[in-house]
Amino acid sequence: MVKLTDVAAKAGCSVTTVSRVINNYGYISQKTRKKVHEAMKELNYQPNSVARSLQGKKTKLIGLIFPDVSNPFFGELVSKIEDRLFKHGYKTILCNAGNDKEKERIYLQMLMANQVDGIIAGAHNLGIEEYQRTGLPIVSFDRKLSDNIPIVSADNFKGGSLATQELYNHGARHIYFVGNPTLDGHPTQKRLLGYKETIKELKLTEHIHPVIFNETLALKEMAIRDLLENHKVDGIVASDDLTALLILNISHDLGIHIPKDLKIIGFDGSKVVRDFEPRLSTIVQPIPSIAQLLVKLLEKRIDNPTEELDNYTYYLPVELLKRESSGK
Amino acid sequence: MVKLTDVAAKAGCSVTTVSRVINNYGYISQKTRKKVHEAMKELNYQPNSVARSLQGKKTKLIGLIFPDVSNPFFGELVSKIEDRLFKHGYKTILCNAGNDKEKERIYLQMLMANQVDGIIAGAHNLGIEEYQRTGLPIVSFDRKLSDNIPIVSADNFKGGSLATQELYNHGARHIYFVGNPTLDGHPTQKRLLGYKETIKELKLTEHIHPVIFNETLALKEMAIRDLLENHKVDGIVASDDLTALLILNISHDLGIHIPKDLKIIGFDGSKVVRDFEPRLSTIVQPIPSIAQLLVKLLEKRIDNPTEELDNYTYYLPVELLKRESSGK
DNA sequence: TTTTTTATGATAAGCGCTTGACATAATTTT
DNA sequence: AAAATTATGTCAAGCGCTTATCATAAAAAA
Repeated sequence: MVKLTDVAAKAGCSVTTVSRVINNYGYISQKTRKKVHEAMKELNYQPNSVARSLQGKKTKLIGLIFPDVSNPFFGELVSKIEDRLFKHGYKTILCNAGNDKEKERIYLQMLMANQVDGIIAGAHNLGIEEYQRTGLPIVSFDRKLSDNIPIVSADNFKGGSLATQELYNHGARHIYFVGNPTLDGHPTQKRLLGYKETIKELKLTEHIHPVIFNETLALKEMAIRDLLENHKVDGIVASDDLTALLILNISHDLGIHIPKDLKIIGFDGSKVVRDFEPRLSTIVQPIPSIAQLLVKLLEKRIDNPTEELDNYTYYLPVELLKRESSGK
Repeated sequence: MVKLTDVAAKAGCSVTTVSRVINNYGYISQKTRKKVHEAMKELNYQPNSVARSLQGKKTKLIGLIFPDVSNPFFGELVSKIEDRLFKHGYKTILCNAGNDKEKERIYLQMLMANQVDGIIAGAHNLGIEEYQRTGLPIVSFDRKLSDNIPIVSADNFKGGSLATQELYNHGARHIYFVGNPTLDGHPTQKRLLGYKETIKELKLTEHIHPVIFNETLALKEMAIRDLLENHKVDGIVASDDLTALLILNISHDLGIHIPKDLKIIGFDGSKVVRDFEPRLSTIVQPIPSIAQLLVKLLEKRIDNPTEELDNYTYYLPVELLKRESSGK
């Protein structure tokens, strides 16, 4: 393993000088600077970041806590975040917390032990306190953790509203919200709220058909089948695209014509779903912008932990993608 | 920040004793052990893993280099790998290398600088040498890097063959392979080989219709449209599910009936695609097994870097998932 | 009781790097 | 030529933890 002393030897100077070059302080002549850089290159030297971190230098590690990257939405979001972080010189520690409180807790401990510079929290099984206790810079996706932790989120309320209105515009009058309404603080709630509000404005009756997030596919299908077979429904606001796809598929099985008999709008609009299910109307979250903002805010917190932000809540605009399933 | 000395003070013993407890060596009475553990718990103490790593202890960090987790297949694979690693006490540094050689190179440097214990390589923009030069334990997914680096892969050849045979069984006689055939060493090649071999056995003519992986959606669509409109084709082996979905969608647009006029089989079979596009027949890669084996092999290499493995090539069995698109 | 085993402590060195203090050259400015 | 500036070096301490050595005490075995 090449170390600082090796570089110094190669460059014919002292370790202090090499360190001065690397950390860019004190007096250094261009000549020496160049010599040192050459030596580093020749030896393929990389400062041991473990050793550097021990002096209190930044680790340039960021913990990403999200439910699961196998979900296309989170996959894309994590992908974009990772990309931004990389551009800013950070490395990403990936923590798929699922909906496992204990796992998330262990992760938090671990991230602290590894001296990460900050955390982007996108899975929310744990309360504020545990996050607060880390004493680390944190930004949150989609859920409020506390007053002094910035939160970035799509405008879920608006999305729920947009979707409902769109279904109405296309003639739907028995509009259901399908999703998991019980989760407190979960973004689904805001979407539901947008739905409810709009339903009220339109003087319709609200219908909520619960489909639990982490149930098996079969159970979800059962719930949806029940809805389609036993209820008078001509419009559905789905809590997310995957649920919408399920509804699309089951409708097909049951011979329900989309959009004539039933109109559907999903939520999330990840690139994969948009590109590969072109029939589905959906509320698109601006994933790249979300990623960018999360990283920007986190970096701000890291560079200046005490500075108060002028804003702690960021709702990014959503967009209605009109396609066949909502009755084009 | 709570440190070793604090724990020692709290537990009323020396740092040596605490260290003995943590690292489990030397003589320790049950009584003291308990006292120390209690002190650690009370103080919410976590050994600073940066400091530990500096003694040459393992960092318990693993670098995951994959193209992009926004792709459902890689998303699921990374998710499963992360899960396995977590269970084995490892943390995951996520590196989305895309198809960017330079990014992958920087990542490699970075992983070395961070003293990761090992690397799982799943993006292959770089040659062997650069990986070899890291001197780190490595296992590879889907591509041979060198003789002494274990490679785990699904049986792509078999998959290509199975798919072709299945289309034939259902009456297809003008069977095309659609994908990116030029990438050397890429798993697609093996799938193509399986296709070719089977076509030969069946005494049919092989047709390869190139659709380049990293082109834009529009260009891909154009290529597929060209295929469907201007060629006599009644069966398609797609190099991956996303391509297959594209073909499915475009066929629909063109009024081509699936599977009557055209039969399609995809490749990968990620859970998302399986669950949410139930019409698509596909060759399913055993993602959980792949993840498990990758982690197992890597851990073996880490724990015993010099030990020769009895096998360096692992082809895991694929499975044909028969559904509507191949003519059920 | 004496010997052996077990338990704990004190001390110090070291992992690779950073940084400050101080000293001495080499260069540039006056 | 003297003073000021710039460039480099030597040395040492320290980041938090591990580990070896030596010493001593307490408990168990002889």
